[in-house]
Amino acid sequence: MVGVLPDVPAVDRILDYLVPARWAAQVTVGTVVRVPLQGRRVRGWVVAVGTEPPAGLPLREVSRISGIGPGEDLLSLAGWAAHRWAGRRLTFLRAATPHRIVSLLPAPPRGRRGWVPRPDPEVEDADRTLVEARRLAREALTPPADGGAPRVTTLRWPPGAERLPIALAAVERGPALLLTAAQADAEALARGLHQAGCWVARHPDDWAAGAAGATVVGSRAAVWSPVRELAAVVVFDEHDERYQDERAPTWHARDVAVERARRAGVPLLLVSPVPSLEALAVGERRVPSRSVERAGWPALTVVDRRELDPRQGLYPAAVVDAVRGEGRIVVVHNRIGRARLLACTRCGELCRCERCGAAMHSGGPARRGEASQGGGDAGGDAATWLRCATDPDHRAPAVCLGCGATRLAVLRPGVSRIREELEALIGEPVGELTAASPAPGSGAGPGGLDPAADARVVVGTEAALHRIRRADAVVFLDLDQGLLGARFRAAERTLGQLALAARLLGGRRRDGRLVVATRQPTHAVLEAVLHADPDRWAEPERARRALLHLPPAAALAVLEGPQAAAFAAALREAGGVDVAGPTEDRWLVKASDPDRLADALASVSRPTAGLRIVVDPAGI
DNA sequence: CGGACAAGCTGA
DNA sequence: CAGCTTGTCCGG
Repeated sequence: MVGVLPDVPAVDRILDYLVPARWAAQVTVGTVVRVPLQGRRVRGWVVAVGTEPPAGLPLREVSRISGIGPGEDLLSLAGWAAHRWAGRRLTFLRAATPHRIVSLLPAPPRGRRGWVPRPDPEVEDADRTLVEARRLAREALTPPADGGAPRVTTLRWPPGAERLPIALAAVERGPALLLTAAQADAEALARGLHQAGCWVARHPDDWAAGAAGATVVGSRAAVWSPVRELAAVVVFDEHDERYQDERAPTWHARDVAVERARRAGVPLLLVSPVPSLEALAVGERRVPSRSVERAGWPALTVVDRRELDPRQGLYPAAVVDAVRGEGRIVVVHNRIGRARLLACTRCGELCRCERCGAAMHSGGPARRGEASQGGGDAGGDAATWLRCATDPDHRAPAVCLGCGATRLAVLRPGVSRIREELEALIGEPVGELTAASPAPGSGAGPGGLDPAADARVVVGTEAALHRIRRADAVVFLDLDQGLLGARFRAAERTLGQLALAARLLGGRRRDGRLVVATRQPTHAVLEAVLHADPDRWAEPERARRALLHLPPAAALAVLEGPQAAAFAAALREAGGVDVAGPTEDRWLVKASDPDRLADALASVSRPTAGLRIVVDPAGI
């Protein structure tokens, strides 16, 4: 008999089934099976093998063995993550399961292994940066001499510096798990490792290779990839927000990596040009030499907007100079906060409230008794409902009133106007790139050609920084809101954007120009970039977070939905955490650390629907 | 989730 | 009171 967790969110418990004798050898913990459930056949995972059937209960047989699934280690890690982020095991088991059925594991390709042998130490490297990368990474990944637990290291590594030597140092130890924030970075890393003779699996396509002993490279979800005989874990750009899932459970791949490495007893390296306070709290801090770090950041020009003629508006002389300069130019116009205007992509009609005529914008979760429809948390309300700007109770489905189309786009009048103004200023076409622009390779054009992104000068939101790989100048027209935003991570996020811009520009030697206009020219974030010294931000920020009891000095969760009030009350009753609210129908739960928070959230019985728990919320 | 079943509403 | 909708329960 085996215990099976069916892939049905509402079930979320282990059911017992018999395994026909002819299949018994194929079934282990983690095996993907199909089982009969209420007259249908559903997918499920074997989570226990060889348990004794309870007497008197007529058991049914497993219908089919589908294939190889996550091993016992990942199954157990999924249980840990479900507790940590107050979610379902199912979410994580799905992430740890191959997209296509895997029945057989491949053999290593001829001449390749998941790891590469340590190169000849006699080979002298001309580039000091490469030597330092290798030395720092090797030291961090070497087990401690006293035989204690393997280290967790937070390695600060500048944005313009090569990262392949760090990956190679990890792969020297054996099959490694290498995470990047963007899929494009994973591709580049995989190519580099392949050229170095390493057996590389790209997640999720090469799931089976990882299970067979290849080094696995991928973004967020790859932290759930199997890696046979895992020897080291590296998280590149660990500060990047893309490591966290926006939808509940809001798990963070960096935190999963920390736990996975701990359980596997392997070293973990958290790499970032601007390490998060979370990484600094969990890992031993290592930094490169001043000269290497300085060489890895571009020169920064800060334009003090307070001293400008107001008629110059967004285009002071230094900005105009940068935009008129040679080469590829990216102009970033940050809009902070939720977009105000929506328009139909088909007929262009603005979305207005039928009752009061005000603008409608995408609204949060349903209010007023909408919760009974279907129940559960499967359908994203935010995407399908609009809310009136003046009266939050005026709601409407996300459908165009003009033509009935359901594809709505966020209007970005700011970026379009700036594009026109820049064209007038420099006398050549300027491209426009926002999150709403068609993605490269999404069928918009042959060979991923993107007319907007291919213009020499491009204006856009933060999305532009993610789309473009190389630039000669990056100009932030107004960093004020980014530095002084209401959310407690606003400045941290802006520092991440500057690091990303710095990567497009390359190191100091490439002579790229990073220009920011602001009314806060001495802000710690700008000091950090100016001096290529992220501690100038991290130190005061750590003190501020400790003082205000914000992460990583505390752990937060937000409760939402019709059942949130009852849950918050029960949580207050149980004690051990602070429960504040409601503010706008949301409660804020605060605990001293993530474990206490998770324990408290799990100690209260949870309604099956109508409650959303967001652990480590990004938008507070 | 989706089927089973009970309780409630409606119309002849 | 059949025939239908809506709500609640539960899964091996």
